[in-house]
Amino acid sequence: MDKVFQPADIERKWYERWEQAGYFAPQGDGQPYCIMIPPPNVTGSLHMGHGFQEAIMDALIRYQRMRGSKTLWQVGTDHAGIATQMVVERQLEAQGIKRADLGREKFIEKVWEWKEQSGGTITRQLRRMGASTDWSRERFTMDAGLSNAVTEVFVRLHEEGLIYRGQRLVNWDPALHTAISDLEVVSEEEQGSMWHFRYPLADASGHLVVATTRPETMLGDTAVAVNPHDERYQHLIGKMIKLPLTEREIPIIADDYVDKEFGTGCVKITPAHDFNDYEVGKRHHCPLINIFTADAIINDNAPEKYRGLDRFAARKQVVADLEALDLVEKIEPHTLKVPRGDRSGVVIEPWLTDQWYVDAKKLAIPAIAAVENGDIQFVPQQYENMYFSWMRDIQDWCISRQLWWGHQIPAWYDNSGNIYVGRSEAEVRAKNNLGDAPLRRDDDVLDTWFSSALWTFSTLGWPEQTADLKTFHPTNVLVTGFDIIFFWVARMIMLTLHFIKDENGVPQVPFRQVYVHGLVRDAEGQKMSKSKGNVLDPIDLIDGIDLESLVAKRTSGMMQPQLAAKVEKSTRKQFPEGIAPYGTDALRFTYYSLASTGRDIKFDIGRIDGFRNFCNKIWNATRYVLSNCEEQDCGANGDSDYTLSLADRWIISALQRTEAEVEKAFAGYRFDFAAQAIYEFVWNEYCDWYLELSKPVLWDETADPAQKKGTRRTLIRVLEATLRLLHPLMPFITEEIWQRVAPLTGRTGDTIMLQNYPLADETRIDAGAEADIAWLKAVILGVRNIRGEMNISPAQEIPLLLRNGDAEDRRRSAANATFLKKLAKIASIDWLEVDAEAPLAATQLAGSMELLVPMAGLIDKGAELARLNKEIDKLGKELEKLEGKLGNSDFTARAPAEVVAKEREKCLSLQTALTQLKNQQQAIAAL
RNA sequence: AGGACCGUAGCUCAGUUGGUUAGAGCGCCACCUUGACAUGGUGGAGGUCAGCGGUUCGACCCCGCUCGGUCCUACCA
Repeated sequence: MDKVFQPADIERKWYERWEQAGYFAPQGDGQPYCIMIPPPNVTGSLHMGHGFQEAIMDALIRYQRMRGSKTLWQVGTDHAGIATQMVVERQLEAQGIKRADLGREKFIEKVWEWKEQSGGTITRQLRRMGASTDWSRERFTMDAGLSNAVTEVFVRLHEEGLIYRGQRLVNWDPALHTAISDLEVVSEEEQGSMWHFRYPLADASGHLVVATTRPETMLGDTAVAVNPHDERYQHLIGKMIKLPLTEREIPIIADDYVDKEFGTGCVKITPAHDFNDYEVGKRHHCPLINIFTADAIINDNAPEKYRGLDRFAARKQVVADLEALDLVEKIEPHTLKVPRGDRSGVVIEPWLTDQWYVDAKKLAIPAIAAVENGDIQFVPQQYENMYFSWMRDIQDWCISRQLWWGHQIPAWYDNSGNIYVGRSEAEVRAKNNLGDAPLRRDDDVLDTWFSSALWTFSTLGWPEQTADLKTFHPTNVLVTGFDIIFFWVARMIMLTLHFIKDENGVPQVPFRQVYVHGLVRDAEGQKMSKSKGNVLDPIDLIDGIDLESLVAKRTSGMMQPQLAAKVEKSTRKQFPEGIAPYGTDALRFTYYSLASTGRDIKFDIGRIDGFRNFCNKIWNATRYVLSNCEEQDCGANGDSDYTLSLADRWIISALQRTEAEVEKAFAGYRFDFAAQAIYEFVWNEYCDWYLELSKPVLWDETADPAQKKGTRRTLIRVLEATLRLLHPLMPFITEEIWQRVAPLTGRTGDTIMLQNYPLADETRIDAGAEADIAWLKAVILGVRNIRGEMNISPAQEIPLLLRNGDAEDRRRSAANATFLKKLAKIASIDWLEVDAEAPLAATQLAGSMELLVPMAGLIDKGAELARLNKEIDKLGKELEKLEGKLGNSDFTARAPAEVVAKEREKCLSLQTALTQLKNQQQAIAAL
């Protein structure tokens, strides 16, 4: 074995073997356990958030698989309608081709080509993460089976009246030419203006002042509203306004929507271009005048002068014209929230169109109940509030998109404008006796999230009642980010409850738990984004990347190329050496250690460094173990001709405790606890102490062969169990090492993946051994402390005197003399009688036993006094606090007896210790 | 406007029903190439747990307020 662990040498090898051997497929007849991967964009690539998410799912899956569950991790990808269509459109535009020139069919062909070409990237990257997904079942949201499920759901919901077509205001993206849902609109505060316009009364008796942030929409105004209780305007209600720049007269109406205190208390009402105005207009039967084309250009409903201007040009023109008419009262700077499309980035326009909707209010009722009654639990639980607040005020879901890439809506129109919904044109014709009358299919496609909402059951073969569906549905846990709780999680819950029933007809939830993880941010807590240039690619952390390549990668293909110089500078500063190859295991372990309670995580490159070192520690511990165990009898044949030493019994006991901790951590999705427990066991117990304790035994020519065998047996077996314990978190290094370690323990099997997971055995917890080792550690630490603080060279062997010990101390010191001598570099150990004259010595306490290292020639009096004073000071303060507490009669009277007793005991031992230290201090000071 | 979360060592974070000498990793200081590992070993320094008030015998933990930060939802034209 190399002296340093080289992850690159082993990872691909093991992954290929696992996949080829079919280890990722469900096996056995254990309890089913299933996780559905949140399908990544088929043409996308892996980012840190994916890496984190996959790492978590893979840990759960490997853990359950090793625990004997019939485990399925369903993998697949999403067609990502808008995102993918945009990418392909941009590529075509670069060649001077427009989507419209190509036509629908040809364009979709191009998208499929792009999917074939780039679709393998993310699945390759998933493999690099070690994800043990069942690739034989890989699905795509637009493959035949899933498309069939989409059609089925649409048709059935339509039959039930839960999908309908309606004309209303939608969020219209004028760049993408499609409606988008509320969730796809992001509103950010931006600097704008508030324009105050004078609207003259039709009878020329005066004017009202309206305030607006969108002057151009005044061309579509159909009323001015005031509050019904506003004294200032009561007399005007019902009168008419002569709308400037148009020839129209519009009424002054009264509506509670208007806030008397805000602005002038008069609101222009533009029902066709504002969601609030739309509602007001509906109440007062105001006409809707749509003044925009699909590109947000003024259309023919507006006065001729403005036609053909885009909305921003129209705004300027309207303001200029009103100014010319002296109708502008004032213009104030104003911050407002501007709605923009999350994909296109352009300002979204409320626009009147025909769209398809899902009646979400009805579907939400059982979906709310399922979380309320605990059928579905969120981890951490506080996300349930977020879920409830959204679901209880849910709006109907606009599911149609004016795109080409996606599931085309299964609806047909005849020439009279009748709508027919069905599984196919043939079905529609037959069912409605349409003969061969001309039918036109709806051009629109469905929101990508519509097919995603069916993911847990469409991937298992629904609408067929498949065996897989019966076995794996409901799935166990959904692992996801909070950012898509509304987009995805809520909709999955609604549609699954509606369509999937168990054999008794009871609605099934899609998953029993939702584990919500935080966002992965950069070391400064900033969101990772291409334009900030702070994106880390998990694959670069695994394989490493040199500085020049990293800079090139971060600055290429930027939406805003002017930022490139800045990105380059910060990259060179942060990674002067590029990024080292850390390997998948170190990256994964870093994720786990940071995955605490669903909070966002700041990913600091320094963290992964430490866990790369951890890999190396395991690697080298293995080298030590193998060098002592290979070609030796380690008890693989099951013979019992060995004896277990104190250290053996102790490390076995400690292993049980670690196993119990890890089990608890997994049950609570506390991957940080699991990682920490194993890390501590491996490094602080197994390596720091047990390996050191094994050396005096294994290197002693004269030692009892049964004892040596016991130690070898324990060394190798504890290591082997630890590898299994660690495997779900670090799959590659554990497999690599296990292959060499397992045979020495007598274990057989082709892979660690399918071995049983180590579970704590209570009967092997050995409190006696633990107490003895704790004593041993305390003594060694005491001596090391003296050595360290007194600056005694580590090479120098020193004598140790013991005083004031009880029978247990004497037994332990006798039994462990070899260990003490070796680990603390002690030349001799002798007991001092209590009344005997002690030589001048540096002192430490181990319980009530005093450790004395004679000072002759070794120790500096001043330094020892300082050390003693420091210790006396510390204990003194603590004692003072304790005595105060015990002197408080309220405490002794009211606190539980056992708490009081514990404090008394503590107080007593502190007093003794303090006395001993003070005596020693006097003795030294007296010299 | 409503709601959620957060504020613990220089940095990043743990701290599970209130009783611990408040912990870890990294960083820092000192010493050490000892036969698994310098991606290492040994020892050490470092915290008024944001602030104030309350409940309690006892508060990092429970309650209230204040300050600071993050996010979500809804938005006033």
